[in-house]
Amino acid sequence: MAEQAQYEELARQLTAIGAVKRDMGRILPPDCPGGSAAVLTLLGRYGEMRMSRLAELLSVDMSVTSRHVAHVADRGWIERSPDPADKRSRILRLTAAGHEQLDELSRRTSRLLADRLSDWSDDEVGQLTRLMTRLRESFGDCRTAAPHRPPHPHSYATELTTRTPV
Amino acid sequence: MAEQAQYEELARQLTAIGAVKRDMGRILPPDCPGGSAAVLTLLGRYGEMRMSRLAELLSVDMSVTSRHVAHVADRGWIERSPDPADKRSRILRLTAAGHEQLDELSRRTSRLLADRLSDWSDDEVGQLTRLMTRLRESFGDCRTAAPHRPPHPHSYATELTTRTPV
DNA sequence: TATTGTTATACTCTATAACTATA
DNA sequence: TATAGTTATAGAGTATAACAATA
Repeated sequence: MAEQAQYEELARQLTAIGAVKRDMGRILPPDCPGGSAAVLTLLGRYGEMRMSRLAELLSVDMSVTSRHVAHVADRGWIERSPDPADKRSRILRLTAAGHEQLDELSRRTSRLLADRLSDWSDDEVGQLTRLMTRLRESFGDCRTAAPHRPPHPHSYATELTTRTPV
Repeated sequence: MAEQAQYEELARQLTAIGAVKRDMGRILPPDCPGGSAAVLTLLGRYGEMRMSRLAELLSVDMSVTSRHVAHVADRGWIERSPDPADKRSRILRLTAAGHEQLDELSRRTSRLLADRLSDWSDDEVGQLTRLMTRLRESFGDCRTAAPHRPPHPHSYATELTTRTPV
């Protein structure tokens, strides 16, 4: 449990980190803005999935997800096949072109980070990544979940595998 | 120096942290969006300054700064007095109402963070804040500065006091 | 001429609400 | 009735470019 001044400082740094994110955004290919890149990254990491699952991983409303997905589908980077188990749903999957685009994204972001963090040790990068991951977990899925009381201890534990590894 | 996979993971977490920022944004007062809050916070922390300095601290273009400043000025939270040293400039300063608004912002963000990070130790919060601050520094002022070569070693060191403590 | 700041325009991201198709 | 997904609309943030006033 920390003091108020510490929280204010953390809040300030959370705001300031926006500059880093904007800098990362500037190196993206012209027709692949941040939203598209996030879709490709998550599909590359977790494999095929439905819209609802992707929206959960992105932590945005499904309407937003729908737009991003339409964008990458228009460019042939993913395919949307019908879900045999539920005709309302569609299965999203990277195409070969999508994998190539994702490789290009990885190269660009890794190159930028390697340049900017050239004086960071392997361990420091790992520490920051770990703490940011934990921060994300501590905030949980704040869009849909009740402010602070999980439905049941059981389903909560079950959901964790679904909602933590973003 | 870290490996590519580590950079990709860090990039992923930088993207994911957006959910935390959006969550913080949701608790702001209706007429005080994030941009306004950032202006008030920086004026509260560093005292009166000119537009150009504020734009630098915000790490955004001055045109963006101008809009945010106009918003908070319209609400009486800051005053813009002419700069006697340069008639093109204006000095920005928090008003009493601005200080009150800033206090309200601090209360809200601290309350949210205290709730979400209730199981974090004081030290862990400090570690994350420190690493995020350093990350911000490592990216430097990427908008205006040359990609990787500071003008002169001398002026670089001088500027650090101005541009680091964001 | 160069710089400070403002305004107009355009683009990205997000959320809410209305709508459809299916469960 | 409820859920999966789409689309329309609106609001916030940002960057570029054109502009005015001053250095």
